[in-house]
Amino acid sequence: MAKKRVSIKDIAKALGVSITTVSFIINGKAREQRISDEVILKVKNYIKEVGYKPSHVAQSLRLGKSKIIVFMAEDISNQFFSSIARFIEEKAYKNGYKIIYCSTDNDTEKAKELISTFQMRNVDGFIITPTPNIEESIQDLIKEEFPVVLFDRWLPKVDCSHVIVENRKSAFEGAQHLINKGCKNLAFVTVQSSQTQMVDRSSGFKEAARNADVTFTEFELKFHNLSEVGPYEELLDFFKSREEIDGVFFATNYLAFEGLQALDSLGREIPGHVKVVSFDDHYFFNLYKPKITAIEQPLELISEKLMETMLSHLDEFTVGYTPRKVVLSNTLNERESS
Amino acid sequence: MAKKRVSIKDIAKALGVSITTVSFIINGKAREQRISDEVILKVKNYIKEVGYKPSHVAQSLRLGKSKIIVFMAEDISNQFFSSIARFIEEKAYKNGYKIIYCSTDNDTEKAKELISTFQMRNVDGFIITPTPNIEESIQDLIKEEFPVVLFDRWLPKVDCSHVIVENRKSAFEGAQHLINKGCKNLAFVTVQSSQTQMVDRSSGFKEAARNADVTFTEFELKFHNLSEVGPYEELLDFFKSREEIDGVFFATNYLAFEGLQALDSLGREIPGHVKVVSFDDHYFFNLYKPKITAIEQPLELISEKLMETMLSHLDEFTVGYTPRKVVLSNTLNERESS
DNA sequence: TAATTTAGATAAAACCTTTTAGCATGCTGT
DNA sequence: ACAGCATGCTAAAAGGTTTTATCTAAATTA
Repeated sequence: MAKKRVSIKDIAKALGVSITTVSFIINGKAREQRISDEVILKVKNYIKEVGYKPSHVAQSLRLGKSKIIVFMAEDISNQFFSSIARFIEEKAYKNGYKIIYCSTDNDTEKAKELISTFQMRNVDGFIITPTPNIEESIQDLIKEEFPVVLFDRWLPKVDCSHVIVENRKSAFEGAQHLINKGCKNLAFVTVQSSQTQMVDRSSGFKEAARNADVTFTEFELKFHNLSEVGPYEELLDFFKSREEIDGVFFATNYLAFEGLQALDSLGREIPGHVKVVSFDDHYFFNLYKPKITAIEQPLELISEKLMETMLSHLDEFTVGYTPRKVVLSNTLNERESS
Repeated sequence: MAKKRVSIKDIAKALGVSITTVSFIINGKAREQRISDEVILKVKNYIKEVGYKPSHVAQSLRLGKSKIIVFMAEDISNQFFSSIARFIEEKAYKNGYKIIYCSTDNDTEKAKELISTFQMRNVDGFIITPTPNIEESIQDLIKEEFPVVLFDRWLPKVDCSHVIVENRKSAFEGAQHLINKGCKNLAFVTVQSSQTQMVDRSSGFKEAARNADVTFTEFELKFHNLSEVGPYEELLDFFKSREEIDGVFFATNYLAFEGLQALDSLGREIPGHVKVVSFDDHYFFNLYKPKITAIEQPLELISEKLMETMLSHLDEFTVGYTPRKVVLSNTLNERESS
């Protein structure tokens, strides 16, 4: 019953040829190694007959390549990350790579552990959303010559490839949108974070606000795991105490979802009473009544660039790792009912 | 620069001890193998010093176990699957397993290819949402003694472990809910599919409808990939021609999202004009105005049972694979504004 | 004292590939 | 008749582990 996996050795023995010969045939090097058609046919037929599949593990060991890439997201169940995961998967598989995923929860310790776990696993590369204070681990990976590509945010202190979007510029435009629509008292709702994507969004927003004839507040929620219960209560309190607010910029869609509920509870009408823009578009902004204006990140393009960068690093035989830094544009999807 | 990874052999050479000794120490078998404290200390210190990490690939080859499980979802970017992925990840990592994911798009050919690709990769097990007509491949896996656990749906023709939910019963209850609320003309919106989860939902709905004093229609959309553009237009046409419908049961949340938009466009008010129930709850049903009643699947429990079943199979040294079939209860979240 | 046990360690096989270097054999050209 | 070459194939090393069987020297037992 327990059919043992057949190996190259078994084939060789059964057919009375050498292991080498079989290997050459399997790898399409038969011709160039001048194996006779007769033998080729015999081996190929036998392989088909017994359904031989080479052991990838043995290949990995021999070749030092596993054809596995790690995708370290903040939280794979978050729509943004799972969408990217989907695209990445497609592009990876097309190139013969498989993806192992994991979620950091933006927890530095967890991320460090994960990285260290994978270092021993002969994975070929890392695609990572860096957590705070992860610089050292990333630097380590690079020193050990692992290809690394960061995304969503980057680490100013580490010279590492990354694919990010124009956070600052888009936040500026989002704020400008509110201003153009006539908002006078803006709020920027964000989470407490010193990571680049958040800092950039904040600074973009503020620049637009400062340049205009408006007042603005920044409301910084303490950090919540994406998977935790939402900060609805906090937002409710905030909006309750700020009746004058007539334009809100949410720094992430997750904040927007909670914020919209809070605004709704308070009877603030959108876009009549208060106008809203969110960073990071979502299917539901289009479904919500009223539809919500949002800044859309180019998910597929991000994924494409991620894999492109990864593959280019994987192909570099050279010792030198030359980081590539990609910055992509977003789209402001205006959705106010006119 | 190019620091070569240090192997057990390097350690042995550097310290003038044998490979075996080092291996025993690394694997905590030093005591039982009577290695002296002196040597143990020397080796452990050296390991720490050079930052040795064992090669998992070599271990896999030697032990025939990779500590990798494949998670084959229909579409990892779909909220249902990505949520499960997240839970599975947690439970897998806790037990020393890593997860490789892939998406089938419910495409049989693609699924077959993926399965065949992974068979050669020495993965330890498969968690799969089976596509139509995949029976043979699954049977193959089982014959080759791979642990397999199906979920979301199962294959009546294959004796294989699975974790599913009470589709029939919950659909019955969902329909009953509409009936209790006074609906007289029901519609069951589904996609064309002969897979168990859809068939069961349909039959549950119909049973409730037949037992009651109501009329009902089943509207079967042709299959769409989850990632494709939605069937909004089709639903619009359907509802337009059926003004009498006052209760709709959507067989998946994805259909509900599109259907809600269609109903909205037609000015049908919920729950005044028409009442709605969806299978498979979603964050947004709670956010939508009005809130939408939905049947919630126990995502974490599903994941738990999946891993539990998988781990139990992985632990079975025996030749016989004894399938375990788990069926879990759902929750009807009633959300009509009273 | 001889026989046996124990402590402390190791050699070598096995897991499955890929690939380099090389071995016969027969043929060509001179 | 012999160097040189093409043909068709193979031995063996390497990649990094784990584990079984074994080995030596010292300690214990009879």
